Amino acid sequence: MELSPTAYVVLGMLSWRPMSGYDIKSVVDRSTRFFWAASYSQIYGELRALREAGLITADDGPQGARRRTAHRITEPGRRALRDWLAREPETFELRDEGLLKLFFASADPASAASTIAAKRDRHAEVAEQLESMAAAGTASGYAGIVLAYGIECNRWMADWCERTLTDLAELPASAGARQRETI
Amino acid sequence: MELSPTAYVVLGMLSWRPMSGYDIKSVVDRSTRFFWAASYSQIYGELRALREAGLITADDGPQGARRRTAHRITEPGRRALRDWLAREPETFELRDEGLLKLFFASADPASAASTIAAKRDRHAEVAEQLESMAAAGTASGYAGIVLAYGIECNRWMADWCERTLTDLAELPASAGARQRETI
DNA sequence: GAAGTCATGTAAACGGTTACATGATTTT
DNA sequence: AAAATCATGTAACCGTTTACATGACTTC
Repeated sequence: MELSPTAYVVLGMLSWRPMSGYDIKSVVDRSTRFFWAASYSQIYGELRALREAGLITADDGPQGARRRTAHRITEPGRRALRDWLAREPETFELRDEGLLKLFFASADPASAASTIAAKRDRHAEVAEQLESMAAAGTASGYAGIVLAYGIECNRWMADWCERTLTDLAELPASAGARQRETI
Repeated sequence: MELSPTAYVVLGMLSWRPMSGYDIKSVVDRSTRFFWAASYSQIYGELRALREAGLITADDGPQGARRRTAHRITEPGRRALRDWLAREPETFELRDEGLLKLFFASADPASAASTIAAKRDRHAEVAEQLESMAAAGTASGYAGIVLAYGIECNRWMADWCERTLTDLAELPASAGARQRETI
């Protein structure tokens, strides 16, 4: 019964408090999204799998009001979560189309600067978004530490772009960039 | 005829020189892998799609020796590559299981330090790997700039882990980490 | 002669996204 | 009355990985 990291996103949030699938999605979109996204289909799918594995229970709420299933973590669920936390993290994956375009920029050197600038703006925007979350003060404890990572990392990336942009402008028609690519 | 970024990995490499699918895979594994991975199945699939779209041609080499198809970019292929380079990068995706574990560490605070240490070691290892590539001097031009990004970024991440590890050790049984998580 | 590398592909499975479908409650 | 939000799911599709299959040439 191997669980995917996405299952642990769901299980981890239920370790805080009972939630509906909708709740989980909205919390994901304001937190783990930046380093581990999850869609409704995934969340509802994982909820079913976790229920079938006995790691969570589902109580359907009062049928008079809005239909709502409150999911609760079980003791075996907490154990599974702690076991996962104690194992070494495996997955680290990045898909950065901006770096890809910069990597191949020798096919159109004029595009390099705008690619870097777009990447810079994107990271700066994310950093601002995360900063306003930090200012709101909702993320505490470890979530707050990870939020700080997100802010600093995006700032670093935006800074790198800024630095590289000036470096590129200073060596005009760039010596390095004119070379043939050979790997 | 929308192409995926992975198709442009193939097209981009063929803009340097003619290559076999095997060649492309080995270059990917020593370069774009760190920000855009691709498997054999994907590469051979994209080669077929690009050939059918007329963006590359395939000449089967001498049949006496080892079977080998040399793929060459066509003029429409170069145009498609330049058009893609000129558009804003879209995809930026991260899947970091280490951050996920840190995020949920309140369910097992004892695991936090080893999670961070594992993440630090992983990034330091990648940085060293990339540094030895840089020392070998194969990556020039824009590929070299992206390589520098990889080195600096992984160094930054490893440093953040190191800093956070000492921060966590200094406030013993961490004030922040003991709080209930609320997002 | 065995192991390694060069070389090309297919099939099945998996993880994830997007679109679709539905309907109640709440806010404007 | 309309729009937004809460709420739960399914189906189709897409991108990617892993396993499998095959074979020739090269190096030890």
